[in-house]
Amino acid sequence: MEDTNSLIEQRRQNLAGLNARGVNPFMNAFRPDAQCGTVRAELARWAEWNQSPEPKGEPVGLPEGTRVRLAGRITAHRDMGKSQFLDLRDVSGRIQLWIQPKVLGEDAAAIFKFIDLADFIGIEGTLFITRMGEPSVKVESFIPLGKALRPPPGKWHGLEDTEIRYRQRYLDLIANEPVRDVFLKRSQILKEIRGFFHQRGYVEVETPMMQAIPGGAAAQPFKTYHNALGCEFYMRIALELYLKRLLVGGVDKVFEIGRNFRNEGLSRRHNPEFTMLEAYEAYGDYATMMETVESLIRHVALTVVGTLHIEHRNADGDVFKTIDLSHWRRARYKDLVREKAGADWFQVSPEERRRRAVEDLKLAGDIADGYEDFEVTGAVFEKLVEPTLIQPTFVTHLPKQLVPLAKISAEDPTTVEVFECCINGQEIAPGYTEQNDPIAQREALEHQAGGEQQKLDEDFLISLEHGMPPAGGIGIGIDRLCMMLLGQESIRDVILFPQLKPKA
RNA sequence: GCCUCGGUAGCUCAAUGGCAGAGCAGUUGACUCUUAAUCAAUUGGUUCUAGGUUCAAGUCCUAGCCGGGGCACCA
Repeated sequence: MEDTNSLIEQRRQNLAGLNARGVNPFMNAFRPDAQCGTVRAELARWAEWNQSPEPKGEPVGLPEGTRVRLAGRITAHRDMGKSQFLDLRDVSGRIQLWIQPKVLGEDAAAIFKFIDLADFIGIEGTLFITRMGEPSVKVESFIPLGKALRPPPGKWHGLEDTEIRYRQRYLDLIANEPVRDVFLKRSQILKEIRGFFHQRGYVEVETPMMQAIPGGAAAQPFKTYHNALGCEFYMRIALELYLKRLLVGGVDKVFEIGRNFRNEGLSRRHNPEFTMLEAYEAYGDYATMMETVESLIRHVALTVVGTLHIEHRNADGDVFKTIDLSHWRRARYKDLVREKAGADWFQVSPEERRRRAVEDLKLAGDIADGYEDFEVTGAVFEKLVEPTLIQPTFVTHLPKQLVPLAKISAEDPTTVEVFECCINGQEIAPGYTEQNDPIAQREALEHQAGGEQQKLDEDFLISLEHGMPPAGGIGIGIDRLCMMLLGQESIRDVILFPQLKPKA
């Protein structure tokens, strides 16, 4: 890259200064024996014990005088002349370093002049508490580990330029601690989800992302080409059809967490590649899976966020929304629609429903001319009901036309055994009593394909003909779950590298 | 694809159509415990790109690029 400025030039000169003294500022390895944030916390714990009145009991934490060997990035520099303070940071947090040229010795002090803010260094020293009470390390020796040839973003405001934050996420992670926290917590969320399913006896699997026929959802796929096989493949749009093959194969409880790809618009809630969890349990049904979803999300909230009351804050730090995961409402689709569209909504004629939707409910832009009656009601649900379902709600008894691939409810044959779990105004997890009748499944898929036989996944239908156990299944959009649990309003803030248009 | 807002120093932001600025960072100096260190001095610009209007454009107009928000698309 050609772009240079005086700041980059200065850093290159410091690099040259190190090289001229035979110092390689890009080391192969360095073995620290502790972590910055951990050491700081343990030293603070000892200091608190040390200052407490008698009786003190057994010492705790790490005492002053302990030798440590630490590595990290220099994130602050306070120069007092004969005494300098640095902040050294690694993934665990930061700790203050105290540097005195006279302690380092003449040679090391000369080398230290070429160290810049944001460089990685390794140090050895002893722990002590400053007069101001700050847990610190008195540095006795240091070694450059990785020089930064570009200046870091500012420290006051952090990095706010959204484009740089997304394109150069590493800078966002360096500059913005809350962002770092979100992604560390996302990792914990995935860990807890896996633990939850393993603890329940589920088997985790990995199925193909490149598929000859993209099935399991109705979405536009990405297309790719395999040179050696000489044929086109699609990136998967869902996990479903391969996981059901595994139910046929006798894997009774199975789940997968993986990327789906949909060639559609981007928005605050949509990224072209997104992470999906699907789980299937043989001999269960949609009620089984409702319990699973609720238990899973409660478990993850408690272990990762530490509470069932999830606060979402605005830019000023004020709570504007609290999601209460201790109460899970169950509501029928028709009842929710009636709440918004009128108690007699389902008694009036289809023509009257359409008129009310367009004129009274102002959904003209959301209702196409060719919409059937159930789609008109569907628009009411999607536009007027779903966004209001902030608190956890299982929407059940959906009309069978809306979800053609699910099993009919025995209790009400006009509806299907399906739930949509809505939280935070979004559908977070749909769940089904899965179709295991190969004849009904074939009819439904053929109807959906609209006569295009190529799109039928024959192998999947054949697998069902070998016999699939009754099963409950769920899909959970992991990114949206993370948004809800971590108080983020944009999917780009829970995906490390969200999709952006390449810079020319 | 459409509507709308934005793009100025490394970062965060100013600048009625009239000399392109500040804070921080950087550099130099002072200071033996600072932590948004402080104090003094100081460097740093293709104002996203290409055209146009004008005596004069960061500012107005046209087109484009990139981003945010909204819409459309999305079982």
